[in-house]
Amino acid sequence: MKMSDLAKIAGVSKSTVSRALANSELVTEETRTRIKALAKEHGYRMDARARNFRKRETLTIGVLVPMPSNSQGEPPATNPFVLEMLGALADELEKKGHELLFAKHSNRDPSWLREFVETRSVDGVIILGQNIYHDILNEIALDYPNLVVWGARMPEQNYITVGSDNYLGGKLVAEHLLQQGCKQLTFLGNTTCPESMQRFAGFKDTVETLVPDTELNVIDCRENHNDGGYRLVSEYVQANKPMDGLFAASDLLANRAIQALRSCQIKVPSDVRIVGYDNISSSEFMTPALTSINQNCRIAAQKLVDKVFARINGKQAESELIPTALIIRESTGVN
Amino acid sequence: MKMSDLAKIAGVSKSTVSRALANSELVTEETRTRIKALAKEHGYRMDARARNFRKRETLTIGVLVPMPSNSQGEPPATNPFVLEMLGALADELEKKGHELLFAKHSNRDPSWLREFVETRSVDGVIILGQNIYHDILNEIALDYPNLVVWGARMPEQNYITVGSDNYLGGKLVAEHLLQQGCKQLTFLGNTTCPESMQRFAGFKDTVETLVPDTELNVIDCRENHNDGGYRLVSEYVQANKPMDGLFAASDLLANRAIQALRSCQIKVPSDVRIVGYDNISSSEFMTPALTSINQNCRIAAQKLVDKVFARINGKQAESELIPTALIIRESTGVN
DNA sequence: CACAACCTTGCAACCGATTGCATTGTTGAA
DNA sequence: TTCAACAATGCAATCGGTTGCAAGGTTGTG
Repeated sequence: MKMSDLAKIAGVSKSTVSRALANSELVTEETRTRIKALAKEHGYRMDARARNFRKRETLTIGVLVPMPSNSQGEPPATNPFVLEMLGALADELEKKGHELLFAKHSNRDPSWLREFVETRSVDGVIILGQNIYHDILNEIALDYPNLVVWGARMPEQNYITVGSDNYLGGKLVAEHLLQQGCKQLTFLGNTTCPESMQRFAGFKDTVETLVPDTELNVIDCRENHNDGGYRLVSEYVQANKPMDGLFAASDLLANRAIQALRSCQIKVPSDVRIVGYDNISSSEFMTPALTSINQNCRIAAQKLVDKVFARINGKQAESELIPTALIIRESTGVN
Repeated sequence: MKMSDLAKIAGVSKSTVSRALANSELVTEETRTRIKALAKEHGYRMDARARNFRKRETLTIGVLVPMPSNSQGEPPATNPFVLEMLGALADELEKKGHELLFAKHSNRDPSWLREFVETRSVDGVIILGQNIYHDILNEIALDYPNLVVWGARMPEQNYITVGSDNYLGGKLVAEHLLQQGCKQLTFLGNTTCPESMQRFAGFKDTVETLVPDTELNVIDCRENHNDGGYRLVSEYVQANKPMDGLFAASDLLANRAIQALRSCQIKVPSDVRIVGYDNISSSEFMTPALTSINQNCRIAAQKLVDKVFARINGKQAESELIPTALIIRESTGVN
């Protein structure tokens, strides 16, 4: 059944039906309700494709998610934070009457984005995890405005970002670990990822300022490690590198680190104090419960969605930081 | 730039351009390559909305994912298996040139599906987790054929499913735990979920057949528990209920159970042997590494996608089981 | 050479909504 | 009573591709 059929039933033109269903003031309140009732009664559903075509929109936002596959194409150790964010984004977009088109980067050529926006398959794009894509994003943003990225603000960037204050996060972690008496600190994270590096910078600067003679090492864990750093951490401690405090750039990494340490008979928090980042919902239930930097998904999703809609409507929008706070739990041995 | 512009540049009609870009045999090899070259040169991209409209398709498959929110709308304890599957589905769909429209159930009215397929926003739908939706799905499937569900085959169902052999899985777990000498078995799972119940049925039947006097209890963990059963398991052991073997209906539950037991000073596997289900990628790296039933996401995604395309093309398709095998690791204390 | 058969291309209708403008009907003021 | 102003509705063009059918051009055969 199409609109003209419904128009026939209602005894009006399809223009009127179109306006009635769109709640236009041009058509009488009475006619409007009558037509809506008829539409419901006869189970009329508007053809979304026709409307999208004519109105030159898709009511869809593309969300690009980092999911590196290893060489065998096996499922990766994906950050649960991504899934939580995805859920939050779906909720926010639904409120705005938009759908969420899911795409993973990894097997997609980076030109995916260009292809995608130029075929007008989506009205805007949200990217989770800028990672190593900063340069490509920066270039694409030059001629595609409806782009918002979850991640770190970078110097001279052409796109807008929403993210926690990574530098502050690193600072908070450093202060806390030092306060707990740690002397030999280690950072576990991906050194090619801007977010991760800003966290490290805040961590390092703070440590060097407060307790200059503190030992500070790095375990560089690139994304392609399917085990989330398990092996790297094991190797690190088996090499007898000293460590009494560990800052992991994500809760996923922190969790794997705890498992690796435990398998080496090292106790958390008594031997090594650990802090994660993301405050994923399961961090509260880990053993020991994980101290972490909170990044509120719901707030983040709201801001990401608001900004992408601002851009779609031709309005200005600025990069923004979301609240960033340390959540102290058992893994750093307080009380 | 639209197709007619490109046609003008090429000095042909837009019909020819359309055919050339669609690789139609009706147009000379030579003209085809020439037009494609021109298209690339001038950066022409076809308007996806126009094509979708005219061809009456969307090149998009809706994927409905279970993500229960608790009453405060906080992010749920989502099964990592879902995310792995989502990634695998994205890969499979990309191979077929389709996009993946993501939707979560929870805040969506169950009529979402109906709304969705009737507005022709997607060409087909894949549902992950049939859970408590069996009846609704069964009704919708009556007049919407392009529907495939990941889950358990049910008596008199109108939709097709792809899933592991849950009964067999439960049986394998029972055999293994009994073989390891367990006498007091517990099942941890959601008793309203068909998959879960089939796993339990296989487990129970096998236990009762092989060692009739084995004690067998159930911890009923509905989805709305945000902690994945952590509290329930803690309470269970604190009530001094005896247990030396636990079958958790998912790896997520198993992981939380291990954490809960550890916090009660109960050792895995020496005090309690544990088996999970799903064989998520992280189960290998848990401490102890988790014995689990393998469900291969890639194979599952392939079958789900194949079947939904079969339905779209009006072909027949049958429900199917994917290979189901026990992966033995440390959590059941072998060697 | 004439004509059939075929290959390549173009014409124009069509998909199902939306929307600018014209038209009809109604109200109120002069 | 007449006509302007306005409210409600209809007409028809339009969005940008796809495709059935017609038309033009070429080749081959009798």
